[in-house]
Amino acid sequence: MSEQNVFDQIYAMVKCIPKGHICTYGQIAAMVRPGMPARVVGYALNCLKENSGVPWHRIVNKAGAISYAASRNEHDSLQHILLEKEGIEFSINRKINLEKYLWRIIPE
DNA sequence: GTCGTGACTCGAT
DNA sequence: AATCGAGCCACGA
Repeated sequence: MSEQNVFDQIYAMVKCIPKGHICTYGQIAAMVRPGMPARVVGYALNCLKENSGVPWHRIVNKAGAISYAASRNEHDSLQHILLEKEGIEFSINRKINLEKYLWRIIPE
């Protein structure tokens, strides 16, 4: 277990996100490894399979909006639906209240 | 061993 | 206010 691939670490982090909460790319990237750009997280999720058991839909950008994945072929609405099923509400502009749903891994 | 790409983020215009 | 460009690291071929 020592040095798993960064991808595996990211997947583990996403799996740790409790239901009803969300996380941002930069947040996870910083937790997996400081200094790591959020792009790596997005790239990891891009290679992720929907049956991998990773709640990728709980990952949103820092703006609190859903990243539009051209590779996913307009499946952006899918993430929106999944998040709503989790109990997360969207603003009128399709944005989420990060302060309300953003999952903080570091408890105070 | 080298090159290119990527579901991001930030700053400036 | 919204939009554009550039840059960070990691993986694949």
